[in-house]
Amino acid sequence: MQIFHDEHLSIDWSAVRFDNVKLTLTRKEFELLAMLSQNEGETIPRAVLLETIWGYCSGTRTRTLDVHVRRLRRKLGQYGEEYIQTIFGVGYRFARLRAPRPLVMPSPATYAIGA
Amino acid sequence: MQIFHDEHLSIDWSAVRFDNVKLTLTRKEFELLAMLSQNEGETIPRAVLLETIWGYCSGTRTRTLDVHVRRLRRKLGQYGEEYIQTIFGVGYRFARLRAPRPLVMPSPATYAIGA
DNA sequence: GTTCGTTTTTACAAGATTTTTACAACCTGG
DNA sequence: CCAGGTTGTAAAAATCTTGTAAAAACGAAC
Repeated sequence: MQIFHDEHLSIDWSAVRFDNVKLTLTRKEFELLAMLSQNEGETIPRAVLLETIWGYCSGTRTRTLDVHVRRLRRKLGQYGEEYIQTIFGVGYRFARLRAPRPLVMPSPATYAIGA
Repeated sequence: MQIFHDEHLSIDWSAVRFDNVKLTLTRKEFELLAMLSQNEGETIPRAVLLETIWGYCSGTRTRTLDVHVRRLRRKLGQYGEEYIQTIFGVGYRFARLRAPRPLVMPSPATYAIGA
């Protein structure tokens, strides 16, 4: 059963792969990634993540979520910050990689490079 | 009847061979290897292994499974840990050896190694 | 720019889990 | 019964996961 898939990242209940390389996530890391990616594009408030995954009631003072986001981002490598975005003061959001648009040269070449 | 086969390992009900050398496994070792390899790629929880192979009911405190995994890994030699993987906090998983992908040199060789 | 609150980053420690070693009990065939 | 291999357990060592603390970096508002 698949949770999320795109060109680079594949998230299943059985495994997570980035460019076909399997990532070994811990239980909490996986829960976090699953919850975020299941709500692709939506910002999930910190309090919701902390309550759903950790069972912390709102108001608990902790940096646990942030550290887990960091560990997850690091395992996602180069695109960690693009997949898991910080919404300042609110929470985090999972976003599909922005497909790099091909470079199209205008013609005639009336633009300048470097100067 | 064959249970599992790949480039190095061959598991049949009658014999287990690694690189064409026959391994002598004990009954429990064989049951363990068979059950794991029959579910290649799937993580089998400790409780399931302990119940299926040993008949232990869930909750039994024992290290028996771990020790048998160790003995099995040792007999599988160099690749023991690659064939039988530990899924921390869950159980064990049998995995086919990761085929080393051939090194393809880009052309022309415009990249740098070491500097 | 300053200030205050938030997030990131690093390092550490506690607790849980797994690995490793050694040993004793148990079969089982002869 | 004996010898040899098999199986389970105990305990120490190693490893992994997780949460927290504290400093640094960052963001928004003034």
